[in-house]
Amino acid sequence: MLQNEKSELTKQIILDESFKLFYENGFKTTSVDKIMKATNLTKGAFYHHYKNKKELGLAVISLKVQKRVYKGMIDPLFQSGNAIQILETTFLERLKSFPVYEKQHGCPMNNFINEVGDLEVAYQLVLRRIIDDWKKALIQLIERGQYENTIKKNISSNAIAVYLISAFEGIRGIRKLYNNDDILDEYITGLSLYINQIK
Amino acid sequence: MLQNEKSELTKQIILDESFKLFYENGFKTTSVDKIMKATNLTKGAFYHHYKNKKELGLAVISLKVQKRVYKGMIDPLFQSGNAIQILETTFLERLKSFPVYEKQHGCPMNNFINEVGDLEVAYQLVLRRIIDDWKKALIQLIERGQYENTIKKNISSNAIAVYLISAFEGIRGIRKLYNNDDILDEYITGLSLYINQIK
DNA sequence: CCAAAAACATACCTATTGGTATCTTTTAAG
DNA sequence: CTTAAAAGATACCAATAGGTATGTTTTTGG
Repeated sequence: MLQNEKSELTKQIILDESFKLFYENGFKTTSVDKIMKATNLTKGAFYHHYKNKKELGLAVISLKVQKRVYKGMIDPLFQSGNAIQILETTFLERLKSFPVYEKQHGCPMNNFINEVGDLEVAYQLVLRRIIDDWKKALIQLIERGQYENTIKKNISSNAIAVYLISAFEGIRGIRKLYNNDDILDEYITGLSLYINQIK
Repeated sequence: MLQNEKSELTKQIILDESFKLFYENGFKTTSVDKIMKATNLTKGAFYHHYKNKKELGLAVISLKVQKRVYKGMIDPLFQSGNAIQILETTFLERLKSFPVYEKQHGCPMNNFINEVGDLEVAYQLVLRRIIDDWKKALIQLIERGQYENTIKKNISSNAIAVYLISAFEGIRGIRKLYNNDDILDEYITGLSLYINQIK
């Protein structure tokens, strides 16, 4: 196997396994040993590719977590079609379609935010970027809706964007505490109401 | 000093110091050693009063965290007066009045939810109780508003309650990532809008 | 084919972890 | 005043933490 291919591959394996373990058990309590046991590689391989655990954490956030948010929450906002409809399907359908595993463990980004968001500037920076991108995309969609007269014009696109994101991240945390979807259904009703009122 | 007074006092000291350290550095990464160093007591004292770290965690949540949420977010909902006004002051004013320290470290309850909410049933139980109490109080207030014709009657009090809580907890996490209150101000605008629309 | 570098493995280090065993001191009760 | 129990201190334990030093294997370029 080519050297740079091989290198890229093991880095990816470490990233994948790290993401999974961080997601299930948290960043700080997942040791490098556990990760490398999961990859069937050794510590030597890890410290050859990553400077330390912090660098791995940053890589997982900016490579794995960010991609996830883009794929699930940001990219869909750039579709053509009715802006309100896009908001609804993105925020409602996505939530409904989560497998139990993801309902149980919440949002990977939100988990990181709450675990290391007040720990070091480096983590803040890379997490903030995801939120800012998400916010920007939402604002753009909302303003398109306002331009096309499907969303009220006298309201702040910025405020709606932030409020939508907050509620989404909030409920993904709260859902962890329950064994059923009742609280999700209530959130969805609340969100529908909200979206209806900005029409 | 009386024995039961003394016992109660040291338990309280341990609880206070634990809450502070859990809040600042997280539950899982705060060791019993660190806590007892902060109290100027020793490990012997700790394990005399608490069975293990898990028991301490549960005690901190149900004694310290719960009280905080009650004082700041639940009790104020039972005031007399215009229901809308109470919602606004509780959700808006409180957020504005947080010291930097609390903006930086987020909501103690939300931190616990995201750190141990998917770890063990015992934690879920005690955290769920706080959320359920909060929800109940909100529903009661909203329905009073509906009865008094200050809040629209055709909307689900349940859904509004859950949506309000979600957004509040969500923004308290997200705020950690920033060094200023811009994102909080945007949330506040979004919330004002929301509250205005259920009138 | 050969030497250097990259990729990975093994063995080890010190510090910290949750927890226990055992000792001393303080308080309570007769 | 004595004794038992509660409160607290000290010393220890095995397991795990992040990280390093150094070894072996694989790939690369000449």
